[in-house]
Amino acid sequence: MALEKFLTEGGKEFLPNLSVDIVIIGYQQQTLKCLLARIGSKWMLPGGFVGYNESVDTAVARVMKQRTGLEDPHLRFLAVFGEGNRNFAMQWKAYIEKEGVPWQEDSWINSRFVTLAYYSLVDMAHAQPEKGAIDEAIGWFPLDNLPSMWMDHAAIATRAREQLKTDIRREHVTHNLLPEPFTMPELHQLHQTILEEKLDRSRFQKKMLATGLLERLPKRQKDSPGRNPYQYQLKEGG
Amino acid sequence: MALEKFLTEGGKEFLPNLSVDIVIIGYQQQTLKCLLARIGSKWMLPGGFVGYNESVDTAVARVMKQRTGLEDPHLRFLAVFGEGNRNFAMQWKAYIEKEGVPWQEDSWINSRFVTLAYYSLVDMAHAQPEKGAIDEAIGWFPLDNLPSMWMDHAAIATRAREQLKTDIRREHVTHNLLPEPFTMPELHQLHQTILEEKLDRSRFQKKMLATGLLERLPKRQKDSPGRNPYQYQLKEGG
DNA sequence: TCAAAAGTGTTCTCTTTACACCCATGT
DNA sequence: ACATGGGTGTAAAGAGAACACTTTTGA
Repeated sequence: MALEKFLTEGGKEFLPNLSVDIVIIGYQQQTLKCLLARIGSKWMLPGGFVGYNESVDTAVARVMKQRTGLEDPHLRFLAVFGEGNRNFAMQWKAYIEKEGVPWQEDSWINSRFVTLAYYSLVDMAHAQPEKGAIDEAIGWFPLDNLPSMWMDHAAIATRAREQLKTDIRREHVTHNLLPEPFTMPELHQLHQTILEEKLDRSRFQKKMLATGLLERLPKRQKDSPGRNPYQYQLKEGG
Repeated sequence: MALEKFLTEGGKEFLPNLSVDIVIIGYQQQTLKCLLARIGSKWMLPGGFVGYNESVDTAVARVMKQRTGLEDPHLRFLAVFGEGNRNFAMQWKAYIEKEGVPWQEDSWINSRFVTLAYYSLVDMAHAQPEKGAIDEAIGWFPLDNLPSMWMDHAAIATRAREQLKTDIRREHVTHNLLPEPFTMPELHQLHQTILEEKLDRSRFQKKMLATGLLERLPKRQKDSPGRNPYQYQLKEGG
């Protein structure tokens, strides 16, 4: 059984006491979404461990590839979660025993873990979520309305939510969240959703165009009333 | 002998494969300084390891206290250095054998380490550098002219130097580098040193006062010709 | 009283803000 | 033609830059 093997052998190929967790953020229907995997009755951030001779960056990219199929995602370091008692043995115990698997007190998973948290912005339309070995389900959840989560993962996700807000004010490039090409109104709505505040339409458009990163494409047809918006895509090398 | 004990037993109480390194930055004679410890012929950043049940933050504060005597320093996370081959066994071997200590291939120190790098701004006048167990010397070096260093520590210090430049533009609070009270010309010179560029005197003063973080004190006497500068200190809660 | 250094003020420019106006399209 | 919604322009307010002017002190 996958869970039992995970408990006994999972720790052999990885650096002990160190994990990586990724807050994978998408956008759909004017809502920020977060990819989570279910184990038992609660959910977890996609994450994993770092091979003995594997770069941390490679490990994070590997997890991204496994869970979303994306090869070259936008990844950003979030924070170290390094509390001395960051140990979730009791949570695991409750779940493992409920699954009917013998609990092994000395399993590598029961020790204290320092986790390196990252966040990633992805185009949900291109992501293909896939469960990990011991996951029972995987899916997208509203980042502002998360389900019950294992460990401190809800706190990590919340931290990513705040960081995204901060980061978007500096680097305007959050375009990964929208499938290209996108329209200016779509981009405008995205920024308003992330920042949770109204942004002046006029000013927003000028600021975006002033970055010089956007390339305007011909208008597209649409069915709703009103003028057709232009489409944009990111310029090469942007 | 301290070194031999360090090689055999140093790894028992700490999380394996994880270290913390701190770029401790001071300021003296219009120059940024960096605190380094010498082992053999090269220098290292102050650093250490994280106890099995010790918070990462606590570990960093502990190293700060040990090396500088400072209780509540300004600490800031810098970056994860997590390359898969971040292993310095060969460097250690050369040094250890030169010291006449038998080299132990399986010593904990010969494995791959992920390091969490921090930087700290300190008032050199209040710091009291103290060697670690296996250090042969400790001292301040110009951050822009570092000596030969072990491992990738020179790269870490350089990274901190860049980060400081970036950070000071956002948060103007670098005052830890100056003993209080300080004068506006001193603060002006400090910022120019950090940013490596001339800053308009007038504008700088106005911007600093506009933050509302500074409290003006009476002028001080001085011996050089010219007007006496006011003294400033940080307001409570600033 | 002059030179040096610190502090303040003035002007110009550029950016940000708020809002009005113009354009395109489906009903 | 008009309601709807995208795109552009403009005037007012604010922040930033450059530099001139004033004040204080030692020699």
